[in-house]
Amino acid sequence: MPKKQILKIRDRQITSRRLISAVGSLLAKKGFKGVGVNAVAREAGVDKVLIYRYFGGLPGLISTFGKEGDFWPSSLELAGGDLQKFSHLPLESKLSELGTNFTQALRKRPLTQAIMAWEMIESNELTEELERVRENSIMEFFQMFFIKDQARIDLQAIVMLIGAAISYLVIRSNNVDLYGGLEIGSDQGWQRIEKSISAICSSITKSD
Amino acid sequence: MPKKQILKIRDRQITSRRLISAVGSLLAKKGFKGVGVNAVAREAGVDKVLIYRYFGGLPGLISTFGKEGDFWPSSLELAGGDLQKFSHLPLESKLSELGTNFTQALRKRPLTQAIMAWEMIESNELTEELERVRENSIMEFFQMFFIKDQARIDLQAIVMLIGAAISYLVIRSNNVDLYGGLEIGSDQGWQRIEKSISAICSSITKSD
DNA sequence: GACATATGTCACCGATCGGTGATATATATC
DNA sequence: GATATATATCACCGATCGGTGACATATGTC
Repeated sequence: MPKKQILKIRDRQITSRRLISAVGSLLAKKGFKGVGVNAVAREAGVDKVLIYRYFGGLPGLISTFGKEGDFWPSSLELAGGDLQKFSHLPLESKLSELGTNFTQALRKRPLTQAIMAWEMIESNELTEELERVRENSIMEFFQMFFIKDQARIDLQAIVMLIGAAISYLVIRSNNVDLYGGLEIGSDQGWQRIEKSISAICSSITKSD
Repeated sequence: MPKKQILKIRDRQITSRRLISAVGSLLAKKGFKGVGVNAVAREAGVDKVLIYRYFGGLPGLISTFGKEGDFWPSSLELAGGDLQKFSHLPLESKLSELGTNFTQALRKRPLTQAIMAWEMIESNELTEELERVRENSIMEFFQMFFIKDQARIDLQAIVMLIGAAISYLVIRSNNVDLYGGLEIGSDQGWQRIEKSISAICSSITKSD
């Protein structure tokens, strides 16, 4: 009896949870590059073979991780907390509110940012599933609140363009503080961005 | 004398070129993940030690690769081929022309797309240098053509927002065909996007 | 208490990674 | 032709990767 490991509780649930949350913390700490079988097991303080036993492999683990997290803002959050109130806003306000809420929702979700960055460079079952969730979510929101606002302008395209711009700048802000002179590393810079988004929403609706 | 390697010409220039272009083809084929010392050397058909000897390491190699390529559209290209003519366009046309030209310039540069995707998830000496080039380039263009158009709107922020949106959608189109209902995988989809960008440029200038 | 099973540890595999020292040979200089 | 040097190859290092089989022990059942 040289050295005996401290006896460990044997609980599949707890161990599974540790593995799942290890994915999250690694993703936040190191980005998708840090998410490997060995690294995850090490982070969880658990043997890597359990990843295969309990989840059938890394994709399975990451998949259940993806299903559990609050990675994407709900319609309620995008609407600013009150669906009724939001739906009665004039089009211009709905648009700029959406822009602001989406920006804030994304900025406070570093994990989501890491996942979105991941999706930029890799396509696999996991990223595809997360994409599907997001695509459905955003389309549902659009259908819910903007479908009867159809005007001469292509509202959908404009909403998605703004969403794309925000996504790009938020993700980018993890690695760089300046983009085209915009200070995406500071709150001031983001205020400037939100202001300009509002300006676009304003003019685009009025010019109609 | 068992098996003798075919005698190879010894020419540092040629070998260096092979290494440099191997970076490009690997980047295009496998994305940034495929760019490693071993893989690059294998692709070039050359021993990896030469990467260290001639470029001081992989970052050095990639750095010279970055300096040689036509990765970023010139001001001329962004202006549509005629600086004089571009500078005399009304603001609205300048903006929407820029949007169109930038979109096309980016769409036909898969390597640039790979690099930009890379920058989303990693920050190192190489990506930072490429960023610097781009930041300078875009700022120079903005200073050159829009600086005296200053109006009540934040022209710079809006230009950069549109640039960010285009960048995001182009990069994204490598892995997915649909974004928020926009068909970023087809030319039709891109026509729709360009049209909406023009609409934004139009309304934003007129509302002034 | 005996036993089966669920749970977890450990040791090892081949492949690949970035990196380096020793060696062979083509080329240029004298 | 002899010599020096630039060019390129090769063999190897330790670390890490994803993955697997053998083993140990805690837990539940009878």
